[in-house]
Amino acid sequence: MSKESRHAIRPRTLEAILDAAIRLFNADSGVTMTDIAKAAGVGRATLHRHFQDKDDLIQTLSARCMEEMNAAVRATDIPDEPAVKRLHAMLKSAIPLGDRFAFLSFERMEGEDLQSDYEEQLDWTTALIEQLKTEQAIATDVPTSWAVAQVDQVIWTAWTAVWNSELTPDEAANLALRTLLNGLS
Amino acid sequence: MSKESRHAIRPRTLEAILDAAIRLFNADSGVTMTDIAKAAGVGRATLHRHFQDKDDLIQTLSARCMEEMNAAVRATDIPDEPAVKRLHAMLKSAIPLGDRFAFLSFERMEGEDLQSDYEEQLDWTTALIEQLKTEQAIATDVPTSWAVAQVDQVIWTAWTAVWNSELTPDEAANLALRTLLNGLS
DNA sequence: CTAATATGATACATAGTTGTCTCATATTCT
DNA sequence: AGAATATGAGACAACTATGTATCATATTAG
Repeated sequence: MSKESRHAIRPRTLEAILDAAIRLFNADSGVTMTDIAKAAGVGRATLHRHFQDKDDLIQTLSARCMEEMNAAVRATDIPDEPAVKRLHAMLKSAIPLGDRFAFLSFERMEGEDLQSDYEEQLDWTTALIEQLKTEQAIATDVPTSWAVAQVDQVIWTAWTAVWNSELTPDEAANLALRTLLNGLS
Repeated sequence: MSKESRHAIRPRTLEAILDAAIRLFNADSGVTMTDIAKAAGVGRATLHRHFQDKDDLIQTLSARCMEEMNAAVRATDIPDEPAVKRLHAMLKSAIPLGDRFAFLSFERMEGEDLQSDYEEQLDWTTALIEQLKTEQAIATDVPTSWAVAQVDQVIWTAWTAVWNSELTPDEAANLALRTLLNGLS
């Protein structure tokens, strides 16, 4: 959003645009600016007023999603709790944000900030896995990278199940926790 | 491939096109016919000679990938073996076909044949899960749809790990099997 | 070798998307 | 109420991807 010097954006306009964009991109990657404008109930010119590029919009959206995920995870980060409890808390708050998660895996990450935010997220999960190992909640001979990948994937699977109305968010989080702890032991 | 009545296609030309298309689509969904032609080392006109549409190309490609996956899975389908062994055999042959698997999840499935091929695949996995339950290899209170989703996801995770040179195909298959059996128990 | 034909290169028309600009209207702020 | 300004609608140009047609060349088959 590099054009905000020329025009302020109204909060509900911004939200409508970003919400619509997330929704559309999650359904189909070949989304046009016109599609987004229509879905947001906003004039097409308004998009170009506030976003220099389509890339600019995507990057803004990526940053937003990444921040929401990071914030949700950080909120569960209570150092004194055992790792299993922290994992469960993380799953419970991350799974409902599956659309944000999905967006981040669909679009390529450009920009230094975004990249470092992603690495922070990765480091956080890696640290959690290692703590789970020291607490003997999971096996030490499982490669950490495998465990981290499993955590990411299970969030995605859980969100999909919730999305398909096969599970409630809590059921999904419980199943995800159980699948991870057993699966990596 | 509805235009083959007018022009025969040379086998190596077809293979070059399909290989390039799979490779490019797996890296980025916004692939143009020009990109595919260049990557295949083939004239752009040749693509339009043999594929009525871009959709036609994608559909042909989807069908090809689906067939390869089905064939690989069917080859492991030895009814007399225990379900655990069949699962392991399936993982070992499916994981190296991760690019085919990826293509199928990226592109929307159109066409009746493709849809029924997909359902056949889904039914196969569902049956395997239920057999694993009767053999008490996994817990019966785990929703079958969750287990099926886990199988699909773990193939993807395993392939990614192999792709990143973090694991060998055999290591990945073993880890995948272990993760599934423990995770769903 | 020779005929048939699949391919490559190029030019071309078409359609869709992007991005800019302008002006009237609606919204917000004082 | 009145001023400032964000928005919507539309016209516009530039660019890109798609798809067609043609002809010379390379490949294959008989």
